[in-house]
Amino acid sequence: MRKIIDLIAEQMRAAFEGCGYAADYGRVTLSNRPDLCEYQCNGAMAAAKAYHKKPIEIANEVVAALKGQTPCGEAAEDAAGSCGSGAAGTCVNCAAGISSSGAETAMPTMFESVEAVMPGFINLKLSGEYLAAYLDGMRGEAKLGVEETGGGKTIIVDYGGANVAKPLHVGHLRTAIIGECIKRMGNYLGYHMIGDVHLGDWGLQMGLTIEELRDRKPDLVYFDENYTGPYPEEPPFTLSELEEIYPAASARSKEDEAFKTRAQEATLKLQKGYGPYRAIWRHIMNVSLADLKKNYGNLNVTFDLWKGESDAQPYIPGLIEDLQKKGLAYESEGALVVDIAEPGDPKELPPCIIRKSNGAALYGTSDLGTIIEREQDFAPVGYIYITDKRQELHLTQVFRVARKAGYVKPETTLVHLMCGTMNGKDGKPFKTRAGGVMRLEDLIRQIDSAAYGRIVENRTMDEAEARKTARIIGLAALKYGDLSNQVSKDYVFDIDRFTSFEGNTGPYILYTIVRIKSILAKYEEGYAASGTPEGCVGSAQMPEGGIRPAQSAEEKTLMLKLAAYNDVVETAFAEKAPHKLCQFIYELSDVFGSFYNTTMILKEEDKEKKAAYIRLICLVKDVLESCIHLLGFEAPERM
RNA sequence: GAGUCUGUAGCUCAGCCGGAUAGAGCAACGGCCUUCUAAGCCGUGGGUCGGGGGUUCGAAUCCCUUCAGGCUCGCCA
Repeated sequence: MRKIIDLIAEQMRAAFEGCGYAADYGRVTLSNRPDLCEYQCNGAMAAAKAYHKKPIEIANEVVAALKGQTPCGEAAEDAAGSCGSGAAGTCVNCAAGISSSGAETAMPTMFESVEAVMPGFINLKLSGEYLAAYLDGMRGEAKLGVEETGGGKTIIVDYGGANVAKPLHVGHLRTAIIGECIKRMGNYLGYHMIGDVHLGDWGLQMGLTIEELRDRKPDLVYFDENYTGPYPEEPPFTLSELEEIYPAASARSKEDEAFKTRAQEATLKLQKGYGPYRAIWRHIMNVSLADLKKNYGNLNVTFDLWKGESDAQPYIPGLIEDLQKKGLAYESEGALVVDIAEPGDPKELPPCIIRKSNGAALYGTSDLGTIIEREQDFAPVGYIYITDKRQELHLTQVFRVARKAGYVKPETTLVHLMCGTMNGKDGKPFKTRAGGVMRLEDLIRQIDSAAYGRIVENRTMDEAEARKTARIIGLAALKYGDLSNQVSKDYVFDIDRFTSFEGNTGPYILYTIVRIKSILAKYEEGYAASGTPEGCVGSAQMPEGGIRPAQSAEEKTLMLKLAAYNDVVETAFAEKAPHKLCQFIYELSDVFGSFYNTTMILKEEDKEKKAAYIRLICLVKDVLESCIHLLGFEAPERM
């Protein structure tokens, strides 16, 4: 379905053009003065300068043109004089194009009122009939009016970025949650999104882990130079040991130069394929991956590919050779580097190092290898990397080398979505009270238990359902809390706020959905009990008919908000801005709350009217559920 | 030092490709449960949009400048 704002703008553009002004002035926006109007056009003021006229005069002409138009075939010749039938084909009363399904039903008049006010605003109100018809159009579509503009084009989303051998902590939350949402939105809009976790499984952290393991358990066969037999099936460590080893090794490498050097050498040996280290590496992978999958699963975050830096290794020798052959890579201070500076850079950017002086590859090398692999396997039209903003320089380097060397097509888009840092209440990077990083598992447990507490306090629900519901609510709180912030900005991670569940929170959205579900369930029960044949929601027995024009201000506000759905989804994806989706469902829930509070739905005596209400709130529920699905969480039946 | 991002109510944040009276939530205060889930609804108070200049009929929004803070700056990821 076409966006309602576009349909309105089309009328406005035609009116401007018909009056002799450029159509571009007909841009329409949502009103920022809901007390005065629903949509507005400020084009007359912008046009005033270009045409040396008073804004209000232009606005008046345009308004007259809009009003002067009569049903098709009766072009109003006397309408505003300057506005002739040039605007024909865009008759207000036909408003063609409301539905892409092609069903040719007569559309009601678009506007209830159109007026010009000082200094030159054009204020618009939509007719109740038109709005109701638009919403009925939404109800009739699987995606509620959202058009699949992606055309099946492939986009790789690189998010997660977890390192093996390290537990997921709150720092991994953002990229995982945001990436999942971007992927879902893209798929919904008809793109073929491929999510890749892109594990950190090949860098220095592996060497650090190996060397730390050597110091702790020097008797392991992996460290016996003379050992030739097969390596054990059993990993030489447990998960919790592994999780403890890396942080310890990392801290140690910062003070102990000799240790750091050993770790670097071990990394290089691993990369060169040294058997014993490869065996340890495989153990680390197995132990770690199982845990990562479990943890991401708990977050409702899934990946199509569980590739890692190690998968790029086969491409690296060829990559380096190619870069040298193309004359892009050269030796500098013992390392092999590629210049990436371009004219117009405000500052000279450091070259991208693709091979260290000791011969080892770096993460930039791996990322380039990964691009080659992805081009081979998927030839995507675009890439979206979702990482902490501190990786900006790194990805700039990778993107530029990839372009210079022609590893991606010139038209391929390379996007780096930079996430802000999660800070604690003190404004500094988030730490637990003890000063350490908080593990994701612990965080989830805390939030779940807060949700559970809230449930048992207020509702009667059996233990199993309460636990299950608490998980659902907790996840919603966590994800909404993160996604409702702008991606690129740092934000304060406040666990008390996340567990408060009041106001603009995930649980508030779920609560709205649950209340609607409750009404719908009672509506069906009512019919079941009375034995009347009207049947239930969503079934063929639902009384025929559509949504009725709004009877109250609250109802109309609700309907206007619903009509913005397709626009919001499109914008949120185009701008990679999940917070706009959050803002939308918060506002929708809010206006539903007002409607719910002023309108007794099940007590409505007029059956037709009641059925229309049911259709309307059903649409509210469908829109909310689609949105939270895109955000990556679900609603319970009760809460 | 250079680059870059941020600065909006007591707190946490929207709004930022120029428009009407700068919006929410939390916190504070006051109403609303014999009525569809009160995790809710309605209302009150609270702001020199960091400071200063400029462009414009019109600036939180664009430009310049300044202050404060974050992050980054070739062999970590």
